[in-house]
Amino acid sequence: MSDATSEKNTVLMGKIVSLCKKRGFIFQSGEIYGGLNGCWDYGPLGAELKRNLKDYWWRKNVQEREDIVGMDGSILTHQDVLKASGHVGGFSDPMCDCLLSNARLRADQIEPQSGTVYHYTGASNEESDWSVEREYAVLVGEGQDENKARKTARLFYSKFLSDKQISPKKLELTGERSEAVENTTLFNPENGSLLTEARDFNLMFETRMGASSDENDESAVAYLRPETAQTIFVQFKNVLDSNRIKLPFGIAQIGKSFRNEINPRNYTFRSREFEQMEIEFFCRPEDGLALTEEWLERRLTFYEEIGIPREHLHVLDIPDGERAHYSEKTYDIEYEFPFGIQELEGVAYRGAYDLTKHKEHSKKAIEYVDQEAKEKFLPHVVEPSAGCDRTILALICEAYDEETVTDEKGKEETRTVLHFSPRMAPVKVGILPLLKNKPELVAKAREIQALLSPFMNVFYDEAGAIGRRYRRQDEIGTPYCVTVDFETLGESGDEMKDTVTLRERDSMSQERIAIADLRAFVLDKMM
RNA sequence: GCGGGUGUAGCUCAGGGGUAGAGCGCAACCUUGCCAAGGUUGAUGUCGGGCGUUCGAAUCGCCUCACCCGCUCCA
Repeated sequence: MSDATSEKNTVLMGKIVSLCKKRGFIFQSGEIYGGLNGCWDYGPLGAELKRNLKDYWWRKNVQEREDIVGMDGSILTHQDVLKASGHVGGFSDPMCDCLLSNARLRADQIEPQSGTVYHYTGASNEESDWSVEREYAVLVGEGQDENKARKTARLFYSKFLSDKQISPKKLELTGERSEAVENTTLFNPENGSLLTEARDFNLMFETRMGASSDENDESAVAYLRPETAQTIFVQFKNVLDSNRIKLPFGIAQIGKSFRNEINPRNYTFRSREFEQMEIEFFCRPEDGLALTEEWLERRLTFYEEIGIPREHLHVLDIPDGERAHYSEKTYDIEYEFPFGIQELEGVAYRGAYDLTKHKEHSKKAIEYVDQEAKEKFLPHVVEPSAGCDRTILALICEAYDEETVTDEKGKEETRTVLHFSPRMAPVKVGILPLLKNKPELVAKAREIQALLSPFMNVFYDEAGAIGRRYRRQDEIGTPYCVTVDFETLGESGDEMKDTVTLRERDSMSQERIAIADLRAFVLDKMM
């Protein structure tokens, strides 16, 4: 991305964030208390939009398919589940930072070094009557000049100088003492500087269960699930036994997951609490790779159906070495966000890894039994795992548009429109009486509202001029507005009676439609 | 986690140690026959939060929180 494009996209993203707040799509969590990092709340329109997305995903993947069933697992997760999956223990890398350069290093990957350590307690500068007290140390390798330690230490202490004009060379070091050490990993091999203590970066939220749980009672520890997948694997056998289903089949789930991300970024894109839409599709080992391809195509089609065109999506075939160790094939489906191309969904062929691990740790027989072939085995699994909140953000970014429109007087204005597909749009129809001070128009509009509202989310609006009301609906992405006028009431004869103006958002075109046909017309567009 | 930036009305932003501002939006009423029309009236702020300096802080200092940008990280 060029600098100019990058800046334009930053501005665009700012406008999207601003619109989302202004119109009630997304708010920062706990905003009146200063905000909670990495957490977001959906307002009235955001909640409708998200609901539409989840409902459509569920309908397409569960209700309209015989071979996929749904489930809804608990968020609090038994620690043994996550020990088996490898989330506890395996994925918490100890990290430390270089005190001099701030570089971050993996503590377990530092080569042990030997030499002389020079310790200091602080530094001062006589001329400016400045001093700092802080423990610091530098490692000098065998055969290296000891003055290197002093130079490095002065550089370190100079970071605390308020007057940056003072040269590090003019600092007096205090409390120097030295000792010989062997095989230490406490120093940065690059510059000899002391490192911070190693800290674990396990991204799981941990909690304790039970009212009287003892802080030291390890058995009371539970986790907020870091992915929905594990609850599916753990209930695999129960779902199998209660549903008379045969391979290949899937278990689908929509639900919240939690990761204590070090650095949440890009609006709602990387949040600490997020919702996933996931399918674990179980199959015979020999069908896994082909099903991965099939699911990739099916998922790409899904995005097109909700209004994210194929040309704004990228498929990344994760190469050997970058995939999780258990995966033979993984595709990432990415979207061109204004802040860059980022992942929406992963389609991963996970083999029998998860079921194998849970069989080992639980010591339970969770195999699939093929009665006809008289076979007993652990199925392989293909996992299309989509980020719900990320998809919402993609829908909003994709829909956002500023058009220049020219009015009758030739004046140019900007029209802000969200081009949501009727399927996803939070409000399907805006219902507008042409004038609010004519009771007959208002009553008729209210009748239409009552006619449609059991079937879809509609919005009644009588405030302000008709043009303004159209624009308000454009800004929240309402695909259709119907306007009740005097023709509707029969003032221009029976032919026009009980018809309304149907105004389409994207083209701004208008046509006449009978009230009796409205429901079917809109339902057809939004299914 | 590091570095830089920002934070004032619902939104966009101006101001800058001494009574809190504009535009847009919002609400009510009037007007209004289809694309942000006009008029009248009105509501809204702990100037992100805390501590300090000061007779007095939105303004200066320190701390902190959040967001944005660049690194870093992301099973």
